[in-house]
Amino acid sequence: MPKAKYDFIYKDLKNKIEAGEYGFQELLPSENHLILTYGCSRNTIRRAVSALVTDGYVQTMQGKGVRVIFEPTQQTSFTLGGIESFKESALRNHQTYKTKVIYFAELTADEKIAKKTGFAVNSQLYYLQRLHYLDNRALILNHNYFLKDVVPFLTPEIGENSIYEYLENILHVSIVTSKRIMTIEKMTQIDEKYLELGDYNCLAVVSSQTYNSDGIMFEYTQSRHRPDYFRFQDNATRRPALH
Amino acid sequence: MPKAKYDFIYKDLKNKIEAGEYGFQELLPSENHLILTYGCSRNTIRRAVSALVTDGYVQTMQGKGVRVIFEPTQQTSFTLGGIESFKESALRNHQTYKTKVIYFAELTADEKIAKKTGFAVNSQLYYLQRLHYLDNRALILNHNYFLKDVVPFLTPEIGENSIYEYLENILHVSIVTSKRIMTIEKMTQIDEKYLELGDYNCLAVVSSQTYNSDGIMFEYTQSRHRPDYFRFQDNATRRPALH
DNA sequence: GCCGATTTGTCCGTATGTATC
DNA sequence: CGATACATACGGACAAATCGG
Repeated sequence: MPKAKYDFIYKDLKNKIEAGEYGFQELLPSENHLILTYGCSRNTIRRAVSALVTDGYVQTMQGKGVRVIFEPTQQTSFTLGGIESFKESALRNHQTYKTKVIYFAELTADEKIAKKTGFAVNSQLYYLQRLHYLDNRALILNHNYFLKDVVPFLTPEIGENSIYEYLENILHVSIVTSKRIMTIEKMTQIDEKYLELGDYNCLAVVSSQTYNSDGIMFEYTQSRHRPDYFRFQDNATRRPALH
Repeated sequence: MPKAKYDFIYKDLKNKIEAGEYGFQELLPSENHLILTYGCSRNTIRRAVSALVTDGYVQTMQGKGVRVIFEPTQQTSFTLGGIESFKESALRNHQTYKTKVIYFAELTADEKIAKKTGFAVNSQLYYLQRLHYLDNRALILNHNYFLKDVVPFLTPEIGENSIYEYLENILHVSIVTSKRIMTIEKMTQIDEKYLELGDYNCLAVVSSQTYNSDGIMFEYTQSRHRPDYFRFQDNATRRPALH
């Protein structure tokens, strides 16, 4: 399915690692070997391996080889970094999901909103509050701001489904970059009203700015997560991760 | 200082973006132009630009150019993702820091510890509890586990300074990959004793496994952060980020 | 709408350096 | 020391997307 060769090889190696064909702490076949296996150039192999490195699947060692550092048992599902919609991650984990729009409005960004979201003052925006349910539990309360120029004709009905599907399939807006900041905040009255927080008095807040393929920021979202279901995974590589 | 050409170009472009020489929403010079500027091959330019993409500084657009999406005003300091020691980030932000070792022990991993940390059962470990102060406020309580095989002769004195400096400069252990998971947990009695949590009843917990250049996991750390000072930044790129 | 110029994306082959064994 | 393995760099070819005439 992937048309790019390096992407095919990347996915193929990834599958084999996940299946245990290349086990934890083992070495991958050498580059020269992989070149013969896949019938491609060295650059293409290196690109595929490089992607595995940034995913935290393997680690390259000059002069030695490429070591698998992926443990199938350690892996948990849910947010793995990368950009993924709520619907996508729910489906991937075989959970039932539902989204409810609890507020829908059109507004013009004033100073305060501009500063908070990063949109220019006087930008025309849609503002939604959406509640995300997983297996019938209200887990996430989203405050979404969308730039009308890029996302026209937004409705509560679209909000109930997946806005990302609307963007990609109908508007053909492709999402490229997302800058996120995670913090912890005290709960507000709105949080308390809609999320079952138990005896927690704070929650995880993920603020994100999303850019389309023209490099235009068209979305600002603040995601407020029920703390006991919040989990964020991340792989960091020191300095030159081959880039 | 950087000996690799692509790294020099990467840093040079990055500096110019941060200085505003290439402003927000502007396009970088085309690849062909940069080739002439830096006197190198196209691959080398593309590698440098690729690194800027993963850093969230620019976004490439096929047929159009490379757009700068870095806003100097929006940038805040502190954790930017990547691996950085407490001392490094404190220094970078011109803050005073101090580390206090409140517990130091050697132990052998039992079933429970093995499961929690990811070390093998019967691994010989050092276990430290360390308290990190920034500007005289206790912000982070760390539970560190180090594999003795890789980190021998660890002492409380070294723990008071930077363990990472000891690793890199004395033992010549280079840190390559770190897998992190962020969650929110209720505070414990130990947290309450050492961190000033105000009226928060929970805190940010970052659990990380760190690998050395041989692909051996030698550190498991659980970092417990005072919530009002916790902040984690991240850039996500959808699918092929050039990899 | 077509065409050519520009710009980024993919892929190949080769040469040389550095680290490991 | 030689063989092996990854790292860096160069050059060239063609594809795909964009833009202007």
